[in-house]
Amino acid sequence: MTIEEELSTRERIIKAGAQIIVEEGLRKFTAKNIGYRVGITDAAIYKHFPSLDNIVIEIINKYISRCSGSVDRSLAMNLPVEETLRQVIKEHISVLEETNGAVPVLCFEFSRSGNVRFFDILHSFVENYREKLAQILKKGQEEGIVRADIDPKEIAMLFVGLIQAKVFAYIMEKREGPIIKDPDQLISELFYGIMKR
Amino acid sequence: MTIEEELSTRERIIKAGAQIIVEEGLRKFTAKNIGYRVGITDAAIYKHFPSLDNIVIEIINKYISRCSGSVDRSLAMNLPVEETLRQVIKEHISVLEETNGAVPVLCFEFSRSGNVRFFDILHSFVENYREKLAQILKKGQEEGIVRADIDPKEIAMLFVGLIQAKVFAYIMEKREGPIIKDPDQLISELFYGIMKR
DNA sequence: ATTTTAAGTTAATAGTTGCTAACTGTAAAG
DNA sequence: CTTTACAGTTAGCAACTATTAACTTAAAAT
Repeated sequence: MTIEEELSTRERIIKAGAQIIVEEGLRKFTAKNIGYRVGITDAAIYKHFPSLDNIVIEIINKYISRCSGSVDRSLAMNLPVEETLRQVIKEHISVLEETNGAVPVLCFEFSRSGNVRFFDILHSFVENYREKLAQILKKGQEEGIVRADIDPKEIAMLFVGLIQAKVFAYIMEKREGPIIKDPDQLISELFYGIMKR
Repeated sequence: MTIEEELSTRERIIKAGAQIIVEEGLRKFTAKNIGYRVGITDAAIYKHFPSLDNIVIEIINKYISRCSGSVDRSLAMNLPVEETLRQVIKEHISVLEETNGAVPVLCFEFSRSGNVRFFDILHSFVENYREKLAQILKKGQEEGIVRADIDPKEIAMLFVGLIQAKVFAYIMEKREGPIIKDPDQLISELFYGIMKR
């Protein structure tokens, strides 16, 4: 028995839907395509979800909560600023790898889909995530280990964007395996531009 | 007479198509929606293009050549390395503003569209652009003004990604006006992490 | 002055979309 | 042993998709 068979059909629909959006884009996100990946007909999907929009909501919530959880987990460890920052990025990267880069792609797709409901969920997630990162950076500035001449909120957004850029490169290079080959290298590059020295 | 009326229908179709992809995503890229923006019926589009795919090809080529042109123009100026780098980034940003961030969005959309033809054009563009940037960085390393411990190709891709990150932030924040508020600020941030000191 | 061409229209094609209704089999509940 | 709920099926709906054909009209070419 494979892992795939252990998941409920409902969960397999969510997973397949997310995979389609990430790998093929929103245009291919159709009941038929989801059904094909799950191994059921399109009509059977409606036994588990009232509409395709509801699947999207579940996808967004699932992947976003994983991402939010990662930053909260890092903050809860109560480490010194530099270590917290390092931990947050490491956690973020591991969620990114587990989900095959789903979150940035979802953000990008639904920020332009015209669906206000989807946009609002994603927008408040990004804002929240960004704010938490900015707080850590601010604390670092107060402690004098982070450059004073940078805007924490701006750098936080830059970080979010940078991760997205890595996903973009991953897709563009048609790579297999990890999205970020050397997380420690990335962190050191990032720190080089942020930290005082 | 407005500028819009001076453009040929063919050009207005290309422009409208690009706008739809950038603002609303590939899913809304339909003959009817393009026609609506241009002010003609969907059928009339086929008097100018044999298929929607051909419009996509024209869109990609148009926006990409503008982007490629910008780096070539900067290189032709034969400035010292640091100035060339600065000029390339400035040119890139101004193309980005003129086109409302079309190129990164197009790259992202069509890298996952499943259409090999579109992917190949974009892939070779990104590779080419990246290679040219890497060459400048390499020259900078040889002259001893750019950090020796960075990989030029990696940093070149990071730059492409950074621009994409800015477009992402622009969309996510539903901002109006310029995508990059202060290009000089961005350049100095970028140089802080790249240049020797 | 007539013909031809360009660029638009409406109407129709076949295929796809989200979604519903009616049906079927199977497994748990009573 | 029967009933019921679940999770699937097929068939069908209206609305949409890309594209084509037949027609109109106005301007350009002859």
